[in-house]
Order: sequence, then C-alpha cells, then structure tokens
Amino acid sequence: MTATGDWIDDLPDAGEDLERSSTAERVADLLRGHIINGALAPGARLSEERLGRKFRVSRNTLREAFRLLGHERLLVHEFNRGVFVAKPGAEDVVDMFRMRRALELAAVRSGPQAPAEAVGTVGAAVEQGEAARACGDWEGIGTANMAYHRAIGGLLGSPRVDETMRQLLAELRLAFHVMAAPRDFYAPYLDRNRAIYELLAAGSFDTAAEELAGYFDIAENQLVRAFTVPPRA
Amino acid sequence: MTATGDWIDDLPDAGEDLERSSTAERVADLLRGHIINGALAPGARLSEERLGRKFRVSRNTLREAFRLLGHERLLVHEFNRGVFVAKPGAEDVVDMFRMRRALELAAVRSGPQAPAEAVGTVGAAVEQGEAARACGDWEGIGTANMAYHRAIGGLLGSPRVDETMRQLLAELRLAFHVMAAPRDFYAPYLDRNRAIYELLAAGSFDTAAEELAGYFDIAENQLVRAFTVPPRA
DNA sequence: TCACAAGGATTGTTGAACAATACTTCAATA
DNA sequence: TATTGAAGTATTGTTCAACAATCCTTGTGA
Repeated sequence: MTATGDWIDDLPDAGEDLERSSTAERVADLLRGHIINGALAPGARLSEERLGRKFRVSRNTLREAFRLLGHERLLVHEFNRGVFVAKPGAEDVVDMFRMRRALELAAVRSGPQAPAEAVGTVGAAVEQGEAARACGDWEGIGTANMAYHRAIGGLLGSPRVDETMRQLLAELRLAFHVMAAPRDFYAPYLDRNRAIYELLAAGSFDTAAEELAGYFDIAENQLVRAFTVPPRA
Repeated sequence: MTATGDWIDDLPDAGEDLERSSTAERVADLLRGHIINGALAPGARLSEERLGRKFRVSRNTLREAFRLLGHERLLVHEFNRGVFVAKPGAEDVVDMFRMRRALELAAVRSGPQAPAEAVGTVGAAVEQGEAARACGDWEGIGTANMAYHRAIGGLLGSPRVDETMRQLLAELRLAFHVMAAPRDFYAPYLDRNRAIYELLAAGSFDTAAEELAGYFDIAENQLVRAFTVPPRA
C-alpha cells in the first residue's frame, strides 16, 4: 500500500466551489460585479420584471438575490417602491472610514500574531497596483487598492473581519462612482502603500499603523471634499 | 401666516416605524428572537413547509427571512439540504473575540470623540445588569451584558459598527447555548463592567481599554474551555 | 458487511395570480 | 397659478401550485 491515506488531506480545499450552486447567489454575484464596476449607476432602480426577463430568472429568485445585496448595503430596499443601487453620501464615507480605521489599524498592530503568508499577500497587492499603473490601467489600480486593504485586514486572520472588509470596500468603491473624477484617485497612494508594506515586512508594525492612520486622514478628507463639492448637478 | 414652515423640519423623524412592514422581516425578527433566547437549539433544522404552516406564510416569504438570518450567521444554509440554526464552535468564539477586540477597543480609545449620551448608555446597561442580578434573573443578566457591549461599540458613533456589533453579539449569545452551564456565566463580570464604566465616565479611556482587554482575555479563555470540554455528548 | 437500486421527502425554481401600494394624469376648485 | 382629488396604470408584496433536482432512507442482493 502507498505510505498513508493522508494525501487526501493535502489536496487543496474545494472551497465553496461545490456548495456554490444557488441561482440566487449567482445572480447576486453578477449584480455585485455590475454595481462595483459602475455599470449600474448609484440610485438606479432595479425593476424585478425587467431584470427577471434579462437574466431569465423568476421574480422570487431575483428577490432572494436582492436581499443578499441589500444586506451588503449595495442595494437599498424601499418597501412597496423597489430596490435601488445604493447612493452613499458624505456621511456614509465618513462612517466607512470610522470602521476601516478600527479594523485595519487593529489588524496592522496585531502584526506579530499574523498568519504566515499574510504579509506576503499585502506585498502582492502592492505589485499588482504598480503593474496596473505601468499599463495606465486606472480601473486596475482601484482593484489593486481594494485587494491591498483587504490584505491589510487579513493580518488579523479572522474570517469575519475578512468578510466585513470585503463588503466595506465594495461599498466604498460604489461611493467612488458618485464622485466627479475617480479616474486617477488612487494613483498618488501607490507609493504610500508600498512604504507601509515595507514597514510591515520589516516588522515595524506600530510605525506602519501610524503611516496607515495618516493615509486614512488624507484619503478621507479628499473623498469627503469630492462629495461636498458635488459633481455638477 | 405662522412664522415659517420650518416647524415640519423640527419634529422628530419617524425612524423606520413607517417603512417597517415586510412580512419577511417580521418573520426574521421572530425567528431571531427564538434563536437567541434558546427556543431553537443550535443545529436544529428549519423545515420550510412546517415553519411556513406554523407562521402562516408562504415558502417564498420564509426563504427571504432565511436569507436575512443567514447573512447574520444565525442560520446556515446548506444547498439542497435546508437551513439549520448555526452551531458555533470554539474557533468561531475565538474569531468573534478577535473582531470584538478590534471594534470595542477602538471604540473605547475613541472615547474623547464619542457622541454626547454614549457613555450614559453604557451606564444604563450596567445598572440594568445589576438590577437583573438583584432579581436573580440570569437571562436578564445576559441581555444586559449584550446591551453593555453594544453600548461600548456605540462610543464610535458609527451606524455600521453598531449593526456589526448587534450581529456579533447575537451570534455570541447563540454560542452560549452550546455551553454546558450558561446560567450564571456573566454574573462575575458585572463588577468589572461597572469598573470600566467608571473609568469611561472619568475620562480615563486608555485605562478603560486596558481593563476591557483584560476582560476579553479572561472571558474568551473561559468560553473556549467550556467548548473544548464538551457538555457531555 | 458492503454495494446498489428504488422510493419517498425536501429543497430549488418557476410561473401565474391577486391584493396592496405607489406613481401618473388630468380635471376641478380656490 | 397652485393645490386638491379622483381615476387609472404600473410595480411590488405575497401566495399558491407545480415540477425538477437532490438528498435521505430503506430494502435487496451478493
């Protein structure tokens, strides 16, 4: 017989690829993508009948998908009026940053206990962003920035925090589409991202936290200003 | 004419009392109550047909309610098998405490910027717990402890953190029902709760954070032990 | 004991139907 | 003109019934 049967424990987890089958979840994924990349403008109304025809799913299934995205704050559900793509305001941005500060700063400060490859994931996101900049791929820079901060949150090694960060950053990205010129918003922060990563890799977690806090202050300020001066009515 | 029409802006917001009407949400509220007070045991299966008959709602409406509670991690949805009351394990408790530490400690340290009556809310929860202890109302002590930590999270003044804390503590409470003797679990912590509150009221936020961190260590340890030594099979 | 097939039970999804509510239009009135 | 009121229409809220897909149980046979 071959050594042991342990080989079955060694192959990678299927990870949701098996259980993932519900139509409602697939529709939710599809919609989430369209919302995040801006294909569905904030405030847009989602008609049950028309979307149902478009996706070839029944109204009931569609409504289940709506509930999922509503819980992620990407859709708002107004009773007897329908569901709309969420339209975050300045106060929402402020609130999201409150939560980001709490979670990401705690994550960075918990660096010494972070799981093994967690810091490496941050570095990968940094390079992903720099590659996008080299191509002039502004959309890609935004995506990389999301991955970067998700990786920061990942330092806590907490599935619940990971999930929360995922939602939070998706909602934040939605907020960008309300802004005037989100194009090269993130580009100036790429160098700062790398600097923080270097500090993490060097084990200077407290200094990294201070740097990150500085980033929050600047980015929040810039974002809120972009909201307060509305993108021409 | 009477001075201005501004009086209409001055009356208090109706605040969700008007929009709150969906049957699915009411069913979700009902189920949530039954789950956190232990009427529905962890691991129990929720049959769509039987629950639908019981509550006099259709399967579709019930399924919408399930989705809501699933997103709060109170129910787990297994494809083609049904929904079950979540059954948190030791690793879930550890993870919940990771997130609690991040949020509540950040909240306490943000004390100086806390909204006006936020500290008072913490004090109210302390007294609510002491009153419950005086009555020997163990269930009430647990409820008061939940309110206490929600109030701690409320120091951040963030709606998103509030919502997250609400879910987190509901899930944590569910975890208690897996324990052997959850009866007087919280009683020993009442004095500590008051001590932390006094520190908050005195403005010693950093000291309060240290005390709170100590509470987390002890409570988590006690909880995890209660899980590792299972409540007789 | 194990494998496997048949059967029943439950969920996944659809489509249609009706009630309840919101939105639109337009006429009537002050 | 501005506002009110009253249809009429469109959309959502909810239910019901049906069928496909999947799981679980049971019993049979080797």
